[in-house]
Amino acid sequence: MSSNKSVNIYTIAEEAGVSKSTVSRVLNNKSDVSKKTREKVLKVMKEFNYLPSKLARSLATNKTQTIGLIIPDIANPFFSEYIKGAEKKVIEEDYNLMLCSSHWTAKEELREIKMLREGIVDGVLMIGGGIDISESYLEFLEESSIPIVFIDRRVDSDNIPSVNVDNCKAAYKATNYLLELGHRKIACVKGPDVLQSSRDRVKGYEKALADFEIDYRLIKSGYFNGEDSHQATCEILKNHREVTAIFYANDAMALGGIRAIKEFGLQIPEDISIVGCDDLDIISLITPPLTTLKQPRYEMGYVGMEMLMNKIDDKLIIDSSKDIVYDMELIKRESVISLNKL
Amino acid sequence: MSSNKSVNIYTIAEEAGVSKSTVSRVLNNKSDVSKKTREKVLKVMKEFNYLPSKLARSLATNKTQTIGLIIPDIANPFFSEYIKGAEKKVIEEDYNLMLCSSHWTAKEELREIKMLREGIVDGVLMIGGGIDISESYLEFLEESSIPIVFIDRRVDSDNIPSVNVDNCKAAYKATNYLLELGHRKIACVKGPDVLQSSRDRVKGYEKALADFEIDYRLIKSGYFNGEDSHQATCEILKNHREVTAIFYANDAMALGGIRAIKEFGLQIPEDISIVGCDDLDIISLITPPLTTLKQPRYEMGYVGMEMLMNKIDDKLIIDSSKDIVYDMELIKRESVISLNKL
DNA sequence: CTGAAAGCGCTTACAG
DNA sequence: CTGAAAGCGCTTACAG
Repeated sequence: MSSNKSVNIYTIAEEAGVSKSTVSRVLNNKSDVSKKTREKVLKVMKEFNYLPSKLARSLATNKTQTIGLIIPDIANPFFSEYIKGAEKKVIEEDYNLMLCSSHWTAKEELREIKMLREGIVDGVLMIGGGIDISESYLEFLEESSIPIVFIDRRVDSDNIPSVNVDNCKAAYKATNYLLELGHRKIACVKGPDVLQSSRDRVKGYEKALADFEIDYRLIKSGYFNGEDSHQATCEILKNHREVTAIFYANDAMALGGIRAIKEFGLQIPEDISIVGCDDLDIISLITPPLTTLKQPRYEMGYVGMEMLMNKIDDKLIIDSSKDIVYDMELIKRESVISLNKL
Repeated sequence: MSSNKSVNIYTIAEEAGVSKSTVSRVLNNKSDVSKKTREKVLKVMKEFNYLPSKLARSLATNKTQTIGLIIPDIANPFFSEYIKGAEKKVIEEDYNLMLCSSHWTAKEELREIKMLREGIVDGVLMIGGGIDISESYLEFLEESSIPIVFIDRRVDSDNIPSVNVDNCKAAYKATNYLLELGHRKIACVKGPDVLQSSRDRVKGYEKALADFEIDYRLIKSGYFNGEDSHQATCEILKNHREVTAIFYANDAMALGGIRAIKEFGLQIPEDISIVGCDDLDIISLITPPLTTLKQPRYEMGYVGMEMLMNKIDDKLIIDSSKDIVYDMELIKRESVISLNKL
């Protein structure tokens, strides 16, 4: 059971009394090897506990069989569903995954893309990212000449496909739902304006109100985190008692909002209805379970990875269908009350 | 700005009018290159947007400068702190990280270790794992002749260092805390017996009671998940109304317990005190904030990675201090009430 | 069905 | 300070 580091294809060849070429053939399951030879080689490989060097193979074939996956924060449960979907496809295709966390910074992202470009992956899947893609960034990516696909982030490039969600429609759906239940004074706690997804959600909120011919608007900024949203919510509760419902542009903000609402001694949904966005796991466990919008993250991860692999294999991606856009689904739970019954 | 794939060290050498050796020297920042030559080479590299192939370098140096990190579930927030700690060290040492999720199965683990053994990483850090390590598994690992370090999992091997937590002492601390506050009927909802960490926590619970000369014991199994724990808690609440406090062997179980307690219309901590274990992030956000035990996961990740890198660099790890054991810290929040005041 | 040879893109003594 | 040559461990035409 020797498993010496220096056991290589040559060792096996010598021991089996054949050439390296032949060993390589059985390694790659080529058909043109006599049964006898193949068995002999297999036996020796077993004996030596031999595992071929992926490095050497990759260098020779110019194919690493691994994908780089870059996300802003591996610790954020929001991203895990994407990853699982992507992972599924990776396992199906017998690829390997190299997961990298960019910690939300473009600098880290570039560092990582660069690293990935150093020949150790066949392509990279970028998920989320917090910031829109600048022109110089885009240039860099296009120069990189390595297949890239983006998920949950818009890119204005003909070479870089993306998988996204219709944020405007989603916010529209949420707001419309509140309107149909009789709410008329609906506030919105939005994310940072630098993000298109954030702007789109506000747009959807406004469009729903407009379509319903409601003039009332109240928009506060929560910057996608609980702390700021807590503050924004306090503001609303203090100065705008007319508000009966709040649409939070993501669940993390809704969480901060809930804290504020409880601090004010108010009940959800009796005193105030709220809707979140994202459908984080914890959201269904809190009291009351939060009504929210869900994006098909698992599927998006899977499909994004699929697109990437197609790109790697040079399978044509039809231009018109290059970008995929999913709808978000309204998950009705218990944080919204109907005012119609009153 | 050509960034052709086929730009390699030879291209640069030719273009700069030097040999590959010289290009390699400037690539590796060797001192013995004339300033003029170095600048010329650097200029050409820039021009061609050249990035050396990590594969080729790794093959030549027998060093990949990347670490494999295997965890049961990247989506589980419990593990993210470890990862961040490990990542910190990785960045400090300018290594790369290859993150793999084993989905809690030994089969996947083996698949991944095998993959990592194929020469693409210099060592592997294994975090958690749900199951104790079998003898055959251990044998496999020792044969693998690649540096490995375990975190949060015990291994009986002289070659494989580990970073762990004293689970017995932790449970002792929690139980003792309840005892000092006057609780005498304390139940314990434990994890699966196949896990040593799980057994240790029960041991600590029993030892604290013994030291306090309390005979009352009530142990139910929650198997480390909320569903089972919910059931176990219902059991306790229905048939053992004398219980004033419950120690849950992890936070996920405490969460399930809380649900059960609320369903019974009981108040925490007024009617029943509870203590968890792990200090998950969400635990401080729920009502009431949960008293729990915290393991220094970030630090454990960092230290584990450090040990691994030392092992890779062949820096001797002194045998006696091979395994590191941390204490868990009792985080007092609001889920426990003192009975002494009554 | 099998082997010899060249090549993948680097590094590293060795010689000068 | 620089270059020629061998080597890292594989794969892949090519020839037989």
